[in-house]
Amino acid sequence: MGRAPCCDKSKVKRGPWSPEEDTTLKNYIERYGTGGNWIALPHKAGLKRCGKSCRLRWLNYLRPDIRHGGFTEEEDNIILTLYSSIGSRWSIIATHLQGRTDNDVKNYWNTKLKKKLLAGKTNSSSSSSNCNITPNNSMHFSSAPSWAFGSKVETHYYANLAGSNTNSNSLPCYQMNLNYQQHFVPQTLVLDPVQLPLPRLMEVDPEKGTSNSSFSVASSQEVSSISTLFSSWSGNGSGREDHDGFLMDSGSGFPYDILNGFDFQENTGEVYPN
DNA sequence: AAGGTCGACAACCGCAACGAA
DNA sequence: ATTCGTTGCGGTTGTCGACCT
Repeated sequence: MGRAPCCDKSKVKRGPWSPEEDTTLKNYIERYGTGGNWIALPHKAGLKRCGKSCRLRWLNYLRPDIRHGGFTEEEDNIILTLYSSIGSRWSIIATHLQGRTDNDVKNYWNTKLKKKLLAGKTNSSSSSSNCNITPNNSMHFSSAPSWAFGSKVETHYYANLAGSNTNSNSLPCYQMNLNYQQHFVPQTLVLDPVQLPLPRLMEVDPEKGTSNSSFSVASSQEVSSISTLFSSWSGNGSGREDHDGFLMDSGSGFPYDILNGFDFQENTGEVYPN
């Protein structure tokens, strides 16, 4: 028994929207609003379309604040930075780009940026990134992945080291993360003191010790894999399995409500549990 | 000129989350 | 606590035009 369809597909028009349909939908919404019910809207507006289709058409194309046309280099950098930190959360990424929709960003990523990224990646596999353990026991690693951002954007990640792994300074960052994640509930922060709201990631261990050392990871590609791990761990607040099948629970929503319980240092970009 | 290929973008699909009943 | 309707989201597909052979 399958899921009930949202509308009778035999009675609704599908495919590209005509200018007349656009005008009808636009006029209706400008006059009456959506009424908080997209399902009922097409009938009221006199459109033979599914409510979901109307919603999508309005949000992605007809809204007056939509910006069409090419993406700027600055927008490229924002998308790349956010993607490296939070993954394919297009709706969140789109909120950082004035007038862009999640669909726009997604399409742009799939058709252009991804290729740009992959092309650049093969040319800079030897670039290195630094990773430091700060006195307050937050692990901080920064990278300037030229294959993604040129030299303009630097991405910072923070993570606390847990238990015995604080002694494993010779290990690459990502291995340390994989080690401690099994008894460690990660928290993720999305904030940047300089270019709000660009992201920074942080993990906090409530039972932290103290450490002060530094080491490096081999390549920006590895840093990228770390950020991918982070984004997969942080998720949406519900339990989920990590790459080793270990059940993780971030215990918080994403991305903003997790700020509760932290002090954010605007001048340094660092975050501490309060 | 015709057919094939590719890229860009619009639109659809299905799932999960959410809120109201 | 459960069910149901609706919305939001991300992945995928479809369509169309540009370019190539």
